[in-house]
Amino acid sequence: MFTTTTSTPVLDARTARPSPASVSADPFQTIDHIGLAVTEFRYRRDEEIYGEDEPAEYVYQVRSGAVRSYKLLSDGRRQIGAFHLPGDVFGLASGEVHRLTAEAIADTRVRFVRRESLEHAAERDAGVARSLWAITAGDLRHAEDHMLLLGRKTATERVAAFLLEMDRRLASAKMLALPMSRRDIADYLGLTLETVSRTLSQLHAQGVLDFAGARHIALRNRHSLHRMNA
Amino acid sequence: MFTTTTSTPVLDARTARPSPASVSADPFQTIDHIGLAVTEFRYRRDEEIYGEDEPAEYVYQVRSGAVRSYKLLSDGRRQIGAFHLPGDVFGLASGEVHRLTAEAIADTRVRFVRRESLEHAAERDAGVARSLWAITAGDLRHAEDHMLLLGRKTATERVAAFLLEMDRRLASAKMLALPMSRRDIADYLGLTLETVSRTLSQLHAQGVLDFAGARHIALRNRHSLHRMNA
DNA sequence: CGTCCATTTGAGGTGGATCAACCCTAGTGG
DNA sequence: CCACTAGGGTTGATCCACCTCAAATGGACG
Repeated sequence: MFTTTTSTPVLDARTARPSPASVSADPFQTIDHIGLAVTEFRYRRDEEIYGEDEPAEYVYQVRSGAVRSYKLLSDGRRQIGAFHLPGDVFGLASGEVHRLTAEAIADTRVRFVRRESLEHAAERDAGVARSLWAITAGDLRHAEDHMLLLGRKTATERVAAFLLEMDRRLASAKMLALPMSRRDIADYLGLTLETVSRTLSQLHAQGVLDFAGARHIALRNRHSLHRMNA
Repeated sequence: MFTTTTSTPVLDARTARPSPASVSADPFQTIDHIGLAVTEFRYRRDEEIYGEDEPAEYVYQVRSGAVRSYKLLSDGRRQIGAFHLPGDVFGLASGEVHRLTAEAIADTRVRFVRRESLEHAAERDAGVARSLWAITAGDLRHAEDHMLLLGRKTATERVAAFLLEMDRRLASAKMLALPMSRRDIADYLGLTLETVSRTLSQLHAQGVLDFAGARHIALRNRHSLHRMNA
């Protein structure tokens, strides 16, 4: 309700593009009690939102679509650290630069605020400070779980964990509508896309899930997925 | 259980070097200034400091020795998320419970404060709040780097990364004095202890490092380790 | 100086990667 | 509304980095 319209923010020259920045009626849920300028922006499929080691000027929230955050090795190997789905806040670095690259998986709408204004608000309002900390702590918890998955789980356990995570986070109808490709899933789970595909086929053969096109999956037996997740 | 020596010791600059996870963000330093009760305690080798899912009552700082934080799967597979060395703060959960188990690797002295008092201090002092956030953000950054290692790096790259991390963090003399076993290293790197041992032997054969007993390693060629780390 | 466990080394096995077709389907344009 | 097609997805065959199982070695500590 305190939301104000700012001019289209200056973005990195490579990622900047004309787009109508519409006024949002409701600010980020975590900071909704303070009057910060919140702006909207759209990114097309595969468009970069920010790059690793770029100054962290903005903090984002997904409104629709999906985002992947990843790190690359020099030879192109990629590790996706997290998928950001509608409602998720991302790009909140406590430091000066982003530690991962963020890209739109599909056409995506985001809202964002300047990191600086959030930090100023946190200096004045302990509740805001607590919120920022809680978001980072939530990301850390996810990363800790994911380290266990990447370091110690089998391919089947990883895929089961992925399906359960998406089921929990996308929980729309009975059908999971996955926005990401098999390659994205593989790079999230530390596998190859072939292994992801084979494992999903195997789960289908076991009657654990049904397909309605490769990216629409219905979980038929969550209990056995939980058992598989070790 | 907590028969302790109450004290408000001045942080020793030698033993409390800034941890990579919390550069210039030491709540214990702040606490010394605002006069919170800080207590010391000693744990023996392999003793548990806190368990996964236990209420997070205290926040700790290593004074001497070393600590491992890990998660277990039901069949005993273990993933160590981090090693905590002198100066490091650990056990700082923003939530109500610990997400990992912490154990002393060797005989270890720690200081601790009640999480509650830190959080109360954070409500009054934005600097403390910033410190707590910065520590969690540092842990997150470490976890993000470690996900890349666990998901995408080869055995040689992992071992090289481990050696460089330890070199940076416990660089005392020219010799690394590793407090942890090959099994601990393996569970940190998502490998088996045999693979860690073989890889170290190989690096020794290549003249990259020298041994003075299995746990005392001198890096002879940091440049080639950096190259190996991809 | 002997014992015990951590570590090293060896030999063989395997889960997932790689290389290679082929298939499907969502999106496009007619 | 249908036909076409490119790119995502599936499946098959083979390979290999790392794991597993096994045994020898060594170094820390009494």
